[in-house]
Amino acid sequence: MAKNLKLKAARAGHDLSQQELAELVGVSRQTINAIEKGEYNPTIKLCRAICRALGTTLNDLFWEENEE
Amino acid sequence: MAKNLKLKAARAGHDLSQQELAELVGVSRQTINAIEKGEYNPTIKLCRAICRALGTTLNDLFWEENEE
DNA sequence: TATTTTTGTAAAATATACTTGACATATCGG
DNA sequence: CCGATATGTCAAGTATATTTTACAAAAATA
Repeated sequence: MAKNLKLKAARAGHDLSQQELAELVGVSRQTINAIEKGEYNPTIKLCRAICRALGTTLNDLFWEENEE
Repeated sequence: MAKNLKLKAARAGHDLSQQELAELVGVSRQTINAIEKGEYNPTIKLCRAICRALGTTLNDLFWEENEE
């Protein structure tokens, strides 16, 4: 899986650490880290929570036009 | 969780049965059924596969403006 | 009506998302 | 340089997404 650099950028744009974002959305820091590193697929519920915390939508952070 | 009627409508708009959509995206029929019924949260990867099969994007089928 | 297709549902098993705790490294401000 | 904060990673455990098999009922179609 590919790294999620859009998420990393959006988080940085809000001046949030992985830890802080994790607390905002109610998951562990390791989970945020793994998602940014592309190590596993989050559930849609978690994706929505992340998007709300960062003021974005699903298409902004989790949509990829070209994928397998 | 709420039923996903947008998914149900998009699937109907492509004249696909739950079974056919399931085959297109590579999951079981019960998984599609459970998602439409709102019984569990799919992974983002599966959501993307469903969107591609139906010619939509994540925001079309899996974004909700107002949620808890 | 009879037949077929589609949908709903349930229980047991498997795969994997996510947690917890812990440690190492990097970075940045004092 | 030193302490604090941020990130990367690993291993073991828990929660839950997904599969498989199976059966019943609804809906479409002949």
